[in-house]
Amino acid sequence: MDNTVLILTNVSKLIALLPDEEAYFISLLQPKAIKRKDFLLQVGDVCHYETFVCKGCLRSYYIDDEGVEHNTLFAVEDWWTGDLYSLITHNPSRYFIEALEDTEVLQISKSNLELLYLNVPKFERFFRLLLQNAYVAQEQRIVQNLSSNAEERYKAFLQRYPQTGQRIAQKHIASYLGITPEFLSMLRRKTMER
Amino acid sequence: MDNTVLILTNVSKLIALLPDEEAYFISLLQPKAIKRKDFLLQVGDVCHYETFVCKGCLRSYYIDDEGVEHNTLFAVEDWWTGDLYSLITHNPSRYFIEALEDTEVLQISKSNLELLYLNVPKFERFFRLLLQNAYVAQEQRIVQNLSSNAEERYKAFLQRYPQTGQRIAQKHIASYLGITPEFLSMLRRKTMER
DNA sequence: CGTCTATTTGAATGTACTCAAAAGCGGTGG
DNA sequence: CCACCGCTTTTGAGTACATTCAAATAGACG
Repeated sequence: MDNTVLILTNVSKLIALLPDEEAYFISLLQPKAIKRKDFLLQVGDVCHYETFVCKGCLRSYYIDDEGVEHNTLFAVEDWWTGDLYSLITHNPSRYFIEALEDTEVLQISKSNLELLYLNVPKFERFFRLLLQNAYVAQEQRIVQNLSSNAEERYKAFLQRYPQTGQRIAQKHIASYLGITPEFLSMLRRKTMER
Repeated sequence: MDNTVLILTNVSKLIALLPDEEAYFISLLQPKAIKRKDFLLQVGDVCHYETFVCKGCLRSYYIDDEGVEHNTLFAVEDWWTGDLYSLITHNPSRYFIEALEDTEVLQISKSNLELLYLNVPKFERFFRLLLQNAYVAQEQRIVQNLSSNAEERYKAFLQRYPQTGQRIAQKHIASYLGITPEFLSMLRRKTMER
């Protein structure tokens, strides 16, 4: 399936586009391929793009004062990613975005985004909804971290990202959940036994 | 100080308004007073307003499956609050918003917000920035919960909300941090001793 | 002043981490 | 095709962080 079809399908879930609006939107996008273990964004870079994943898998993470990595987000097919804070403020990012698999993305630059807003205002609505959804998802995550222990959070993760759970190394899932890989391994054994 | 001055000062931090735009904005607001222990929003209500706090203090919380309360946000003077998800989707809220002190707010209804967007488009920018800031703050909170223990999170909380820490009961701060009030009490004693 | 709620204190327990080592697994080169 | 290398996962022992439960103390408010 063509990558432009993927992104148009994604957009059409939130707004309806006319054929020429679709064509214009597509004309503003840049495709990019990222090899496994390569970076889409590194700490200190300014993020210039909103990124849509057509194929593959990206992880966003940061490194804390003690040098430990913490995954904040996984983006597989049909997900948007990037560093919104850096994109908006032009401040350097505090995140890395790394490809866990060979990955294909479509990107729209900040300047093209402004053009798009100007010429197809309903995209304002689209990206506002995208942000609202991201906000609500984050809220959910905070809420869950407050009320669940590691085992419950892992189960919830698997339920929410069923197929994804198989593609991502356990140590990365552990990092996302805020636990050590050793402890996650033990939890898995315990749930197997039941 | 007049409450309308407070909200205009708040808005002017992100967008510049002409006098008649200010007047129009003010005309769309509804003042409301909430007594200590009363609710601005309850679980099951649909949230119809964006709310700006002029005076007092509100806490947002939800109750988990085991009946335990978890604070998600405190809003004091010069803060916006509400349940964005419920406001946007018209779904019933899963949160309570309770006054911890006698509180005065200014509210704008969803329909007046649409009017405002239509007549003073720069408010689209204002509320988008508000959402972006809230998103980034949440991101920060997730990141910190992943990389810090309870003691570090408490210190960070005090640094970030210096005066606020004095106004809010410890059990509420503990709930916000995701720890028990007993444990927070012990942490405080330990830090005092140093 | 009395009552109600919040905070403190302590002991016992559970949850999760650290460190070290072994086992498993995938890729690469001979 | 197999042997080896590097990385991930598993296992276990010892420890640290945080909770539960119960009771005492302190504070706030009518």
